[in-house]
Amino acid sequence: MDSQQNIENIKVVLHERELWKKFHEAGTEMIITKAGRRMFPSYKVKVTGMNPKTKYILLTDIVPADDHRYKFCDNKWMVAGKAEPAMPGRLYVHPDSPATGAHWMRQLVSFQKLKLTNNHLDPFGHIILNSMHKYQPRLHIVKADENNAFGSKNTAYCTHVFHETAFISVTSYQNHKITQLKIENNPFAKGFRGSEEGDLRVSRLQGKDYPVISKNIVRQRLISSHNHLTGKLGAGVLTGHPQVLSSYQYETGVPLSNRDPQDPLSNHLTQTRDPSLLYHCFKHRDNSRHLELGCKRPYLEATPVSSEEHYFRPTPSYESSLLSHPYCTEGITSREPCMYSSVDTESGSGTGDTEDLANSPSLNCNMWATMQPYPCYGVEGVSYQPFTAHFTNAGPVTPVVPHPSSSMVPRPQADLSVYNASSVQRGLPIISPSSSSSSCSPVIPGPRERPGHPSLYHKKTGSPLHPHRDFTAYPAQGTLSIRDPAYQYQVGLSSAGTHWTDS
DNA sequence: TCCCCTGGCACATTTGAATCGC
DNA sequence: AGCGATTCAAATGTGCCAGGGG
Repeated sequence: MDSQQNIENIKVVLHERELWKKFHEAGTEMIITKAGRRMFPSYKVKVTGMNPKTKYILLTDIVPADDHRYKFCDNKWMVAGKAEPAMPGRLYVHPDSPATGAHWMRQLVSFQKLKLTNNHLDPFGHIILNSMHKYQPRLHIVKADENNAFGSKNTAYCTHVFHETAFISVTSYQNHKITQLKIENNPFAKGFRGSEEGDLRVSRLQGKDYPVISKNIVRQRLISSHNHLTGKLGAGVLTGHPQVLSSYQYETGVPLSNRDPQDPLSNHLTQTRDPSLLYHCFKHRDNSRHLELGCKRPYLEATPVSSEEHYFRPTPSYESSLLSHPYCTEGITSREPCMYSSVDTESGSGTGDTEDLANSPSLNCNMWATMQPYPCYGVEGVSYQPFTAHFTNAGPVTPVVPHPSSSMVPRPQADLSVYNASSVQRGLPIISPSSSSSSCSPVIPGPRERPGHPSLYHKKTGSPLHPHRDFTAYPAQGTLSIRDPAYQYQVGLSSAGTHWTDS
């Protein structure tokens, strides 16, 4: 009841929306690298309307915006063919999760640590994307259940999609405008500004197709040439940063939209210039299983923050009360972002926008199932990749799970309740309970809770923290393996018909 | 030949340990 | 001894570029 109301009342505003719009209008591009690259602008939101005392889990995922592959021709993005098979979808759980509504509302919620990669075998838990494809980030707000997990029968959640955050993944920037916007706005790229900062812009303003070569560029070229002439230096050690991320893996494979199959990104961007926010809410009613997202681990940068003035440092004692619950950071004082993967046949979402949301008190949060603007995208058969988990200092996670039949049925909607450890273990997709309910009706067809298996993921309550517990990839008896520095789960995520079977 | 992708580079920012002073 | 401020080196995050591969 209150959870429902809370979810309904939650409002999310995209931070630095104007900046996002600038990129959006130029056709946002995000670099993806093997080691993982952050997004810029970073995904930050301001959340309001939460119940201050209720605990929520905030997570994001990035789903295909359509099923096309793009190429940059004639200074614009054009469809270049059909999209490649979707990468294993992964969820990025905000490191502060679960936290009270008061905590989330107190400060900006930042997902700036999220990284994108094109490494299909990425072991760090970064979100895997295909280059030259269009994607749409989404924010999910999930009400944590009594065990600080989600997926139980009363778990409610909603999804927010800001169209201006859509982007095309690239391995190197294609559009000079984007490059310049990045350089001008990203502090880390200051080195490319310099006094000749305006070179490119000036050249563009002067109507030149190609930018004036800046001194920086000349310098780099000289240096580079020199290096090549003097012989390749010894191969530098690639210092990978085993960013400790726990991950659940799921198959996304569902384009957010197919509405503009022939439109280059620019067109889409233009048409979505107005504030548009897809807003979906869903409440699990009869899904009596808990989703234990045991991805917690110390995260020194407890604050999902930047230097924004509205940011507050989290209290050291934050969440101490959760230490004895599943999906909580028992005894953890710092956190690490968590990546979850699962089979996601979803894409269900309604349309709306931030403002609309804010001004639409009547917006029904339980609309996910009925609002499916994004056509389903066949992901059936997409196999899981073995995913080495990285989950440092994660609390003991003992997934007590049912053994659902693992047939995956593409569905145009996400169902956060389908995390299932047993499937993880088997590397099989999970079928979630059919969360097709679009209202608050008390009865929603769904899987029955299996006796003795209240949660998909269940972190032993009150168990001491075992930072370096070692889990194997496919535990024999329903326990997930965690390996230092982090562990990841491969879980199925689907809202398709669930077929839970007792084993 | 073209289109992407990769790895290495320089530069800037961020982080965290060490140091210092009160 | 404890605390806060400062310093500094290492780690990390950027875009650029040449070269390589399909």
